[in-house]
Formats: sequence, structure tokens, C-alpha cells
Amino acid sequence: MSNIRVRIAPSPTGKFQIGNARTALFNFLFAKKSGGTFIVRMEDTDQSRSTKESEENILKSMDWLGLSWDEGPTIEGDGYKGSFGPYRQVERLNTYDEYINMLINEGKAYKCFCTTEELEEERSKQKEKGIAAPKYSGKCKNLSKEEVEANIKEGMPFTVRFIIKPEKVKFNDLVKGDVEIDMSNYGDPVLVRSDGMPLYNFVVVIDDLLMKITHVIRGEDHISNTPIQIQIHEALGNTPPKFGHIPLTLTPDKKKLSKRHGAVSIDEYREMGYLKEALINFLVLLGWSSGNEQEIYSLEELINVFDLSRMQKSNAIFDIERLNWLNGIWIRKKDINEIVDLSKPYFEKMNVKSDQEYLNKIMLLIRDRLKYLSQIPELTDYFFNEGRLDKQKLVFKKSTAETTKKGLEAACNKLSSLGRWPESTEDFSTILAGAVADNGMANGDVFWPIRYSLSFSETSPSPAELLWALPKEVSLTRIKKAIDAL
RNA sequence: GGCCCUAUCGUCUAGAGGUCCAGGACGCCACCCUCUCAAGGUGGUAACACGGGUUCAAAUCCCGUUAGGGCUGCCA
Repeated sequence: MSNIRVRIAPSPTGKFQIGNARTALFNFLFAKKSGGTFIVRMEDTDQSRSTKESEENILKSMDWLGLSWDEGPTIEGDGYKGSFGPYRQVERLNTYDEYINMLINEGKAYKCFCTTEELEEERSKQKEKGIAAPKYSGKCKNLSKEEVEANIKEGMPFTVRFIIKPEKVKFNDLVKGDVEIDMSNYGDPVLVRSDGMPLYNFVVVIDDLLMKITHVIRGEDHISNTPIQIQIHEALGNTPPKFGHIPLTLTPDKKKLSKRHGAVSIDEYREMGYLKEALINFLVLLGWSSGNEQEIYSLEELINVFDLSRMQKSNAIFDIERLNWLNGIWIRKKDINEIVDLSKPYFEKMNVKSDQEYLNKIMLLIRDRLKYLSQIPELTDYFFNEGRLDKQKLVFKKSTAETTKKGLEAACNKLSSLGRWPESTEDFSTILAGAVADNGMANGDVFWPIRYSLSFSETSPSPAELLWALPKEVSLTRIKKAIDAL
């Protein structure tokens, strides 16, 4: 076990998102690769947006993906594992108080009595003056002790602000390299809201410090928060952790992935029938590559080959076609029984009560055609229900109604006179081919109408496969019906 | 606007100065297989954003421009 400790720190303000999952995955891989510890911490200080359901969804989604955490809330949500808890920020409020007081007493933070209105006015005035980078003036920093006490006595609400040192902050980012930011562009950030609730930029530092986080791997949307957090760490006399800012994933129109741009939660992809293996595989390739030409990776393989230094520096666009391809690959890689199990929810939605054997046959026939499991209803309806027979479509394009009828009859006769119903697709194939040969016909005169009459579809598995899967009586009835229709 | 990050086929990417008139994958197109649709196989289409340097040599290093993204909250 190495002393490397990383965390994923989602705010439970909605379902677990694709972007979060990707960040979690990179953290997970980084930790597992090095024998380190992977921690989940709920950043729920925004109580107006945080919900228990969101937390549950995040935990369950991570668990489903196989991103198991060593420390953090338990999946049941009734406790914690790990000895650096609690792992929910609202349960650590007392701790934050201690550190806030320390900073204030040491003159590194101050109480600010400016109201939201005053701040807005200040900002708009600065904009009017054409000031390029409006920021808080820091006027409350200069309040005397007496003024502060008087304000408090009057019951004036206040925030606590951290005093930014107006100097350049440099850090070596694990993925971006050297980054330098001039803090003279920053106003003093609020650490604690006027209602007493501490804010992200502060709590994240305290938690990372107390939880002994060694590497902070997060989205690059946090890069401009990093120098603030570094200065807070330093104000506390702590050496900041190492930072690695991974590029973001964008929608096809190059916008930040969000609810407005289609499905974004892991839940939704799961419901559509994307396999966790495909999602993991897809997500890791969004911003990372091994350097060789292998594209298909299991989570276990990734733990071995993952290397943070091979992260891409630029943003990546979420391409659903690539996910579809990977999902198809993983669907085909799975054992058929496993696929049937994964397919059950979709059959249940169809109110299908077939036995395992029938479902097995069906999935054997359609799995090559599946991009995702929720396509099952549309692709398998004819296995359970009669469809509409279109006389025009019954005739192969190079054939005629007359020949088609003859072909169907020939096949029907052969099938009906069978002593024992065959058990392999090859046998059915042979029988159909026999009907073709006996009558000097083309394959299309027999194969096509049989297939169409059994599936009511112009695109389906082969007739031999359908005969193999469908119950004998169903097949025979459908073929006879087709003959009558001509 | 300011600050920061980034820049190879439509998309995901390989490439860490010569082996690159740039390789792989997805998609798309064609062909093979074939009664159909998939799957599979084969082939094809398509990129170093632009302009300056540095160097014998640049996709690779430097500068600038342009473009995209992020941040600019008493959200995270």
C-alpha cells in the first residue's frame, strides 16, 4: 500500500454525470495503479441544492461501474468506511469553524460586512469605468477592531474572506505542466457565507489537508481555483497536494456537457442498455491513450496500464457513435447467458414471460445487431407477437408472386413432413436449400419469403435461424398464412 | 473585456527534431460474404489552424495571430 491518496469529490446536486464518472475513473485508476487509496467525499455545503437521492445515485452509479472506493460513505448510505471521516462536508462543520477562527486570529482572513447589493454596485461601477478585471475591493479588510465589533453588535450579517496575497502562484500541474497565475487579478474570496455555511474553496482545502490527500485530479474547470487553494494551504502552514487538471469533455457542438445536451447521467446510459464495460472503455479513451494501438480495455487491464502522464491536454468531444461501437464490441464479448440476464429488464418491459431457453435463442440471433440493449423490443417483437403481413414485401425484388408462392409451398411441404423438428440452423438451412434446388429456383424465391413471413420484417436474422428459434407451430402457421395471402 | 488552458483526419488519438508527402480507431464510402439487416473481412476518403523564427533538418522547440474551451458567485 502506497501513501498515495486521491479522492473524487462530487456535489450531490443531481445524478452522477458522465463527466464526474470520467474524473472518478481517472482517480480510481491512478490510485489502484499505485496501490494507493481512493476516497469518495460528498461536497454538500450547498444545502439548497444537495439531496440525499443525488448522493445515493452517485454512490450506486460508481458501484455499478465498478469504481469501488476504499474510504467514503457506504453504499447503503448509513455510515462510512475509512478513518478520516466523516466524508460528508455538512458533518464536518465544527472542524471548519476551528480553521476559520485560526485564520481570522492570525490576520489571514477577515469579516466582511458588505451586502450583496453593495458588491453588485461595486462591480457594475468598476465595469462602467472600464476596469478590465472587476474584483472585490477588500475594503472590509481595513475595518478596525472596534468597527467590526460594533457591526456584530448591531447584528449585521457578515461573510469571512481570505486575504489573497497579490503575488504570482506557480504550480506544476500533473497534466498541464507549469502553470503560473498572477493573484493580483483576484479579489479576496469568500470562505464562509453570511449564513455561516463554509464555501467550496475553503472546505476543499481543509478536507484535502485532513484526509491527507496527496494528488488532486479534477477537471480543468477548477484550474483557476487552484491558486486560491494553494494560498489557503500555505496560510495554514501546509504543503499543498499535487494537482492534475484533466481536460473537459464537450458536446458535439463543443459545449460543456450538461443536461441541456441530451443524456448525461450514468443512469440514463445504463437504462438505454449501455454496458458498464463499454462506458468505462469509452470514458478512459476520452483523454487518455496507451500509446500502442489497443483500443479495447477492461477495467482490470486499465489498472495495469494506466499512466496519468499520458493524458491528453486538450478537451475531447463526446462521440456517441464511438460509444455505440464499443458497446457492440462488449455485447459480443459477453457470454450469452450474461447477455440474457442483462436483457431481462427489457423483455420484462415487453411483458414477455418466456423461458430462459427461448430468450437465449433470441439473444443469440440478435446480439450482433445490437448497439444497445434498449433496442431489444423493436428487434424482437415478432418472437412474441404476430405482425402485419405486407403482400408486396413478401415477394423478393427479383422474383414474382407466383414463384414466391411456389417456393413457400415447397418449403412448407418439406417442413411439414419432417418426422422430427431439427435442432440446428444448419439443418434448416439444408432443408430450405433443398426446396430451392428441387424447384430450380433462386435462393431469394424461398429464403426471402420464409424470412419475411416469419419476422414480418425486411431486415432480420436468416430464415434458418428464425425456424430454429421460433416454436414449430408458430413457424408453420405463419408460413401457411403467407401462402394464403398470395 | 480580463485571467488561464488548449490547438494532428468530421470525432477519439499515435507522434516527445530526422525512420512522417504523418500511423491506428470510430464514422462515412466501396467491395467480399449474402435472401435481407447486422456481424466479420478487404480497400478507400480524410488532418499537422495560420504567420514568423531557431536548426543542416520541425507536426514536434520559441514568438505572435487566430480559433475553441474554462474561470471571472455569499455554486461546486
